Amino acid sequence: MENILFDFMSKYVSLTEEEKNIILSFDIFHSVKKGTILLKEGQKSKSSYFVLKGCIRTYYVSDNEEKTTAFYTEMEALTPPCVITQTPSEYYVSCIEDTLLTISNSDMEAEVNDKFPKFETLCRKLSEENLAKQQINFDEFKTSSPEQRYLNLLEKRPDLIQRVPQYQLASYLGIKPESLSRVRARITEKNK
Amino acid sequence: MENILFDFMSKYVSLTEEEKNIILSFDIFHSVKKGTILLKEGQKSKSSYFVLKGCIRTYYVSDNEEKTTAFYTEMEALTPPCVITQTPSEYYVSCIEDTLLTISNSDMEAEVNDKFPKFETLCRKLSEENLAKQQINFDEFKTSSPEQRYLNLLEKRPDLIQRVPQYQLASYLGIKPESLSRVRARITEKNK
DNA sequence: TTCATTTCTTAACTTAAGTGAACGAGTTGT
DNA sequence: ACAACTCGTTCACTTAAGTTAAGAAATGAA
Repeated sequence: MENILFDFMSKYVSLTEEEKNIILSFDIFHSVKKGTILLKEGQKSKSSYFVLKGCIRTYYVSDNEEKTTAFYTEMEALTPPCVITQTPSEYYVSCIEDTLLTISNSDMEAEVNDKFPKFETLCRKLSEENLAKQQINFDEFKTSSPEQRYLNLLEKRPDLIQRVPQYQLASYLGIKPESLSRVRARITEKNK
Repeated sequence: MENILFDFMSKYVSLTEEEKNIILSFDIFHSVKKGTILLKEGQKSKSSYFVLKGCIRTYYVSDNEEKTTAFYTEMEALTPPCVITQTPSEYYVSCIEDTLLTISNSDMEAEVNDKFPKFETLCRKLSEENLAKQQINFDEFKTSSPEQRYLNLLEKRPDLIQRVPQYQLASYLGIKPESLSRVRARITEKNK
């Protein structure tokens, strides 16, 4: 379990055994059941998440409707904006599968960053890389139609289509569930 | 001019005169004319931009059409994804006004980050903050209609509507120029 | 297993965005 | 001043997404 994390981290910085032990000295590994809510709207939080196995999603609730905006699966990290801005959360974070993840605290991170520049380098690289990915994602979203977005998802994250309910996928694609049904029908129609 | 930059930086870390001089020892301030292309599709680059005054935009070209995805104005920083991934750029960056900006090189940043942990802290905080902003932006985009997006823009970045051509705004909002015209007509219609 | 609830799909209708074409206003270059 | 462009808007038409409602399929709990 620790190895999944350290293998991932080794892509960014090389860690000594001592440094690994410092990380392990915090109690960051958690196993959470499907349906567990990790963060609620209105709540203040200092927790960041890194998914080792499973899937978590972020969603807003307005007009009695869930609006799912992101999924985080294996090897993906989420620091909710509210942790950065230190304001109450605008959204919910929940597990859509039994999930194994690390939960780290921003105070703890600040402390470790302070003592070990190497961790700060890791954090910087990770967030730079995530920002770059996010920008490209957003650009693709803006410049394509719902149908193209669905086809794009089929190509890039086919697992999501299997493991996530359609109504959550729909808002992730920026459309209503009924429209997603039609998009799917249209596509299978074309393919025969 | 330097002061604009240092005032901005002081929000994240406090700098000594010596550290400021190190920054100034690199030739980072540039004044560029409207229309200048800072980065072309297919080009490799190590440059990040920070806008002191003016406005730059990022856009893709496909099917002989420009697709504008972002604008960066005063106090906003852009590190194109290609700089992070070290691959040829997918898009163009150009100035839509006479612009005063800093251009920094990722090699130079790596060097300074290495010598002065404080700079690395600055970079980390900046990219964490930008990632959080970007996430919220993307979420808002996903969960709203073109009309709501336009109204949202009107509220949050009214200056853009004045300083940017409509056809660029349109793709920024994920629609065609003709649709933006209609959205605007619809809104002024409602307001009387 | 059965019943209740949730999720997905289909259909009919409404609303808005995409498309192609035309027009006028404003700009640029000669 | 004039021609050539660019840009924003409008129009008519097409296509797709939103909405409302109903029913089928899947899921979960008793």
